[in-house]
Amino acid sequence: MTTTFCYQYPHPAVTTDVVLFTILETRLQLLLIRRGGEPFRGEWALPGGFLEIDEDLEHCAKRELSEETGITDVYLEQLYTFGYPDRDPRERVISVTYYALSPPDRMELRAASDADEVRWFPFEEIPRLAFDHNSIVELAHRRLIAKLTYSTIAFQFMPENFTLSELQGVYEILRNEKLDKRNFRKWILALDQIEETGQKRRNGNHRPAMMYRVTNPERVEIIR
Amino acid sequence: MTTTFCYQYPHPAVTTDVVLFTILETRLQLLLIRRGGEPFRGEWALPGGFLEIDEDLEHCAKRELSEETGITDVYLEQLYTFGYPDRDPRERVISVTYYALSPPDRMELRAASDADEVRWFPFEEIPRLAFDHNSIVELAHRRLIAKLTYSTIAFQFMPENFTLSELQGVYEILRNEKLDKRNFRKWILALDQIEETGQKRRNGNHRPAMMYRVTNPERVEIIR
DNA sequence: GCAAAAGTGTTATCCCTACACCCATGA
DNA sequence: TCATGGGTGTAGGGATAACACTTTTGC
Repeated sequence: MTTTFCYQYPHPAVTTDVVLFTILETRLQLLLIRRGGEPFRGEWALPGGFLEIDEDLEHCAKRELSEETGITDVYLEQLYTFGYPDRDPRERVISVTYYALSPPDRMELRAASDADEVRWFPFEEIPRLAFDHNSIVELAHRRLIAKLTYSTIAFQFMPENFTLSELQGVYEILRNEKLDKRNFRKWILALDQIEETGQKRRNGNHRPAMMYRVTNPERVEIIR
Repeated sequence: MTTTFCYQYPHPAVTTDVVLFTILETRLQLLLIRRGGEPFRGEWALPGGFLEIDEDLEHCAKRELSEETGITDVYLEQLYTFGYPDRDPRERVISVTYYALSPPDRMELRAASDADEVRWFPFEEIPRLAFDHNSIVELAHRRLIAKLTYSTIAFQFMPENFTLSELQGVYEILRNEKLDKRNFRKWILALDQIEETGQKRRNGNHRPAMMYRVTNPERVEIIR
C-alpha cells in the first residue's frame, strides 16, 4: 500500500543532522554512522533523518540520534540550515543541523535503524562523508571552538564529577595548546560555575585530587 | 487548473523570513509589511515567503525582501530555523530566518507582492506581529547586539562615506549608552578596518569632519 | 625515599577607562 | 566673536600572563 501526500506547490523534504562531539582518549572525536540505505550506501555520514510531520525540529534531531546510535541525553544546539538545491540526489532536501556534546561515559553505541555501523572518529581523521556532511562538521567545529572562549560550553564534555586537571585537559585538547596550571585554576574558579564536591580521587602514586562538579550543569552560561 | 505535487511521506512547507534593521532618525528601526493575504491578513509581519523548489535559501530571503519591499543589496546572515508544529495555521511550516542590515540611504520602499504596506518601525515600537514573528525579532536583536562586541557588523549600517562621530552615534544607539569620544576613536582606528578618504565634510557652523570608509565593506570581521 | 601529579602567590605588563581643552568653520 | 561639533594625550587601575616550589600519596 502506498499512500501519498499532495500539495498545490512542490515541497522540499526536511531532515535534521547532528554533529555529536565527545572527548575520548585525549582527543576530540565525533560520531558517524555508516549508511545502510541509498543514496551513499556504505559511506560514512552524520546521524540524522527525515522530520516527521508533527514533530518539533529538536525532537527529530534527538530521535534520529537515539534511533541510529542509542545515545540520549546530550547537550544539543541548533547549528545552521543547509538547503542549496541538489545537495541530495533524491529530491530537494533542507537539512536543519545541530551540534551536540556529550561526556565520554554513557556510550553504549549500537547501530540501528538506517545505520549499519556506528563509530567515533577523531576529528583529525574524519573520512570523506556523504552529502555535504564534511562542511557541516567544519562549521560545527568552528562554532564549538568559538563558544569555548565566551561560554561554559566545555563543561558539557565533563562527567558528573571531575578534577581540575581533567577539566584543564579538555580545554587543552580543544584549544590545542598547553595552559598554565595556576592561571587556569584561578580563571576557572573565578567563573563561579563549578564547586568542590568534598570528595577526593586517589588515582595512582600521587596526591589525590579534589573533585568538582558543575554548579548548574543544564545551563551553558555566557562568560566575560 | 490545479496541478498537484505528491510525495510518499508528508512534507512541510519551507519559508524564509527576514528581519531587516537600519538606523533611521537616530533610532534602530526594522522593516515590517502589512499582510495582504490570509492568514493574519491586515496584520504586521516580517517580509518573507515560500521557498521555490530550485532556489537556494538565501536567494529566497533576498527575493522575498525585494519583491515585497523593493529593497536589495543588504548584508544578510542566517539567524535560526523555527519549526515547531502549528506555528502556521495553514500547514506545517519550517521557517529559515535571516537578519539583514542596511544603511539608511537606498530606501525607496514600495509595497508589492503579498504586502499591502511597508514601513519602518522603531525597535521599541514594534506591534504584535503575525505568527511567531515577535520571537524572531527578539532573537535577531539579541544576535545583533552580541555581534557588536566581537565583530565589525555595525559597519553594515554605514553609508559609503561617514565621519567618526556618525559611526560613534551608531554604536551609541545600538548599545544604548554614551561613549567617550577619545576612547571610541582610539578603539575603532586600532581595529584597522576603516580608512580616511581624504575628503572632509563641512556640515554646519563648525570644523569640517574627516570622512572615512570601510576598508573591506563586503566582509564582517571578527575582532578581539 | 622516590616518582608522579596536586596544589599554591607574586610580579610585570598590557589594556581599558576616565577625563578637559584647543581647533576650524559659518553666521 | 561666538556657537558648534571636530579633534587630540595622559595617568591610574584592573585584568592577564609569566613563572617554581612544596605537598601528598603508592610503591
